[in-house]
Amino acid sequence: MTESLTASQDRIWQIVHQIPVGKVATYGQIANLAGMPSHARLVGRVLSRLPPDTRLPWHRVVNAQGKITNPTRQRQQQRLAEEGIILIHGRVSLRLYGWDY
DNA sequence: TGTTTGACGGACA
DNA sequence: CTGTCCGCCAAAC
Repeated sequence: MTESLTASQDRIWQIVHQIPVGKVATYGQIANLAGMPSHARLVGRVLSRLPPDTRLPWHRVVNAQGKITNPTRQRQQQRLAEEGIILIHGRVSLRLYGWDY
């Protein structure tokens, strides 16, 4: 049974919305929590299509290496800094800031 | 209709 | 540590 893209998109939004302030989650983690293992790319694609004025905390999502792969990484880094999350050597420490669901 | 492209990730050298 | 390869799949060409 196939599932509509909007349905999975809704769940992805729902999960991202739950990431606590001051914490970060990985694309793969979001995919898993949304019930779609191995679909990290889908998460990235969905986030890339968010409207500019979205209220969703998309900046709290980084890749499995803790690196920012977002085209607007400057803005994402700024937003993370505002929450106390600093990048060391270009990456976020998942050990310190990783979201334990 | 076939191929390439990504806001990815894990395995491996 | 870096780089390569492969699985994944909707969207753009």
